[in-house]
Amino acid sequence: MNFQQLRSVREAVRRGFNLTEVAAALHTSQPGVSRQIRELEDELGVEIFVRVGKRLTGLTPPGVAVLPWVEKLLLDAESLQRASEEFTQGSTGVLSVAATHSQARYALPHAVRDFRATHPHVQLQLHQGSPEQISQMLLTGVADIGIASHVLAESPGLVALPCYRWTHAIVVPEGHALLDGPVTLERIADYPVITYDTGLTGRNSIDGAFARAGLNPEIVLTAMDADVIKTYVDLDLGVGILASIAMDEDHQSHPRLRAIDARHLFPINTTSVAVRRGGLLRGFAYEFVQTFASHLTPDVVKAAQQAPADTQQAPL
Amino acid sequence: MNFQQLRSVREAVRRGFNLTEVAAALHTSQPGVSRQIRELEDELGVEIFVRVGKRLTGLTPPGVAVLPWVEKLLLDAESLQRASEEFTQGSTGVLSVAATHSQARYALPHAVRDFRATHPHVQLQLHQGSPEQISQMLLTGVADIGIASHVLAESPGLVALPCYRWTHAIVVPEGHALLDGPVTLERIADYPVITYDTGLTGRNSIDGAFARAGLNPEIVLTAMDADVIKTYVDLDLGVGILASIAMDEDHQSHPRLRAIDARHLFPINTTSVAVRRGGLLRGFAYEFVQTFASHLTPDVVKAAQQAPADTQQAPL
DNA sequence: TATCCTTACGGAATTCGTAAGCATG
DNA sequence: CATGCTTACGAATTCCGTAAGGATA
Repeated sequence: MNFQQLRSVREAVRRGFNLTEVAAALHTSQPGVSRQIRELEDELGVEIFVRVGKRLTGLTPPGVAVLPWVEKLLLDAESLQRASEEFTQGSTGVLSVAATHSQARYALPHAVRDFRATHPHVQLQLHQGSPEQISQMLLTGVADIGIASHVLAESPGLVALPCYRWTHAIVVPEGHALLDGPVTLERIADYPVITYDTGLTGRNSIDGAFARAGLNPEIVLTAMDADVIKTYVDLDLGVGILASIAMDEDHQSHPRLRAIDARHLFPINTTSVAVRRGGLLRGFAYEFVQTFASHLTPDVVKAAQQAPADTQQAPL
Repeated sequence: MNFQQLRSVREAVRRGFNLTEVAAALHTSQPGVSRQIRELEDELGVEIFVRVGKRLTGLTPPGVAVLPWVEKLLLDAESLQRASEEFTQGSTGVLSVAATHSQARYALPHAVRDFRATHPHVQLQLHQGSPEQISQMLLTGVADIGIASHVLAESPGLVALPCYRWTHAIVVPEGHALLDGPVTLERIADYPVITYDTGLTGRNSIDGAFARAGLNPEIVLTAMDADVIKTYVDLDLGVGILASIAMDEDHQSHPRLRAIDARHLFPINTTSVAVRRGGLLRGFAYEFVQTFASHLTPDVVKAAQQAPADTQQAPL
C-alpha cells in the first residue's frame, strides 16, 4: 500500500471513475493510474471499483467500505506535513479562505485587516463562491477555511462552527412609503422585491417567512450580492431585502437609500466557519478564525475538527 | 512519504530510539531504517529525532508534533486493511482478546462459549496479562480487545467502555467465626488477609476501604488470581477477599469454603472493555463485545472509538 | 468510430543489503 | 572496545511511460 495508490483511488472517485482524467490530475500516465488501482485491489484482495467491460462505473461494496479510510489516510498525511511546516516555515505560509460574496464584502474585511497586521508573512488568498463551491474548495484542499451562512456542514467531511447571528434589512429609496409606519411582510409584498439568489445569504429564510405568511411577493430581480441589490433599489426597481450588515457599513455608495430593520420579519440567520473534519491546519489558520470570531479559539476549532461526524446529537 | 518510513519512526520511538532493534523488529537492515528516517526528515524538512553525536536519544519538538499523525496514519492503514478483510475473509478471521486472570477465568467463559457457537470460523486467541500488559498488547496490535477492571483507559490511544459493576466477597473456611453475625472491616482486620496483588482486580479499592477506616490489616499473601487465594484460605492461612463473581461460579473445587457478601464494605468496581481509539475492528470483534456486554452494541463501540480523546468531559 | 481501460515492454530510477567508517559511553 | 549510527557502493527490484490491444457506447 502506498500513497500514490490511495491518491489514484480518491481521484478516481472524485473524477467520476474516468482514469484518463485522473491521470491528468495526478500528472502521470493513464496506464500508471490503472496499475496503481489494480495493485491496491490486489493487495487488499478486494475489487474497489465496479468494472463494466473495461470501464469503471462505480464503487463495489468493499469500495464503499474502504473509501472513507483512503480519504482519512490522505487527509492525515497532509496534516502530518502541515504539522512539520509549522516548524520549517515558522510564521510564513499561505492561508486560503473561501467565502460567499456577502461574507467577503462585509464580514471579512475587519478580520483580514487585523490578520494582515499581526501576520505580515502569511500570504492570504480569498476565494469567492457559492456555498456548494466553498464546500468543494474545502474538501479538495483548495481552501482551508470556509465562511458562509450555514448550510456548509452538509458534507460529513466538514465541520461548521457558528460564528455570529444576523438578520435581514429592508432597503428602499428615500421617501418610500414603507418608511412610514411599521413594516410588515404584507406591506413588503405589495411591492416588487429584489433580493439574493436562491441558496445565498439567507434567501431560504426570506422565502420561508413569506410562505408561512401565505404571501407570494413578486421577485423582480435576484442577485449574488448586496451591491447589485442596492444598485437596482436605487433605480426604483423595487424593495430590497438584504443582510443588515450590508447596510451598516458602506453609506457612501448609495446615499439615497434608507435601511429598515427587519429582524422581526425573517428568521435569524447564522454565519458559520467551516473546516475539514479530522485535519490539521497551520497555526495561523486557527488564529485567523479567532480573529474573525473571538470565541472560536484554536483549541475550540481543533476539538471540533477531531470530533466524530456521527456524534451530532446534542447533550441532554 | 511512504509507510515504511512511518513504521520506522513509530518503531524507533517504541523501541527507545535504538535503530538496531527497530531493524530487527521490522525485518530489515539497520542502515535501511536509518535511511528511512533520514529521508522522511528530509522530505518534511524537520528533524524528528534528537541526535547526540551519531546516536538517537529522543524526539525534537517537531518530532513530538509529527508523531501523533504518524501513529494515526499507520492505524488508519490497518483499519483500511481490516475493512477489506471483512469482504475477503467473510466471517472467518482471528480475534485476539487480552484479559486479566479474573476476567478470563470468571467473566469471559460465557461470552467465549456463545461466541464460538455463533462464529465457528473465527479463531479466538485469549491473552492473559496485567492491566499494563493488556494496554501494551492493545497498542501494539497484539490484542484487539482488552478486558480488565477499569484503569486501562490511561493511554490516550485507548477507549474504555464500562461493562458491568461488581463487588468483593469474603471467603472463609466453613465454621469460621466471621460467619456469625454481620461482617465489618474491623472484624476482618482481626484476621490475616489473603487477596490480590497490587493493581489487580480491585485491590486498590480494598486498600482504600481499610485505609479510610483507619485499619491496617495484615496481608499475609497476595495472588494474581482467585484460585490461589481460595487454595490458601482452604489451608486456613487467613481470610480471603476476592471478586464475588469468583465465588458465584465454581462450587466444586473448594467445597469447604463459604462466601460472605462484602458489597457494603468495599467500593463498587467496574469492569471495562478497551479498544484502540480511532481504529476499526473486524465485524465479529464488535459482536464479541456485544456478546460479553449486551449494551455495547457495534455502533456504540464504533462511536466511542471515533470520539476524540480530549472530549472526555461529561455532557451537562 | 471515438473513448477508455488493459496488457506488454524496455529503460530509468529507486530501493535495499553488505561492508566499511566513525563517534560515543 | 563494544555499541550504534552513517556513508558508500553495487545489485536487484520496482516503477513508470510509451505503444499496442481490445471492449463498449
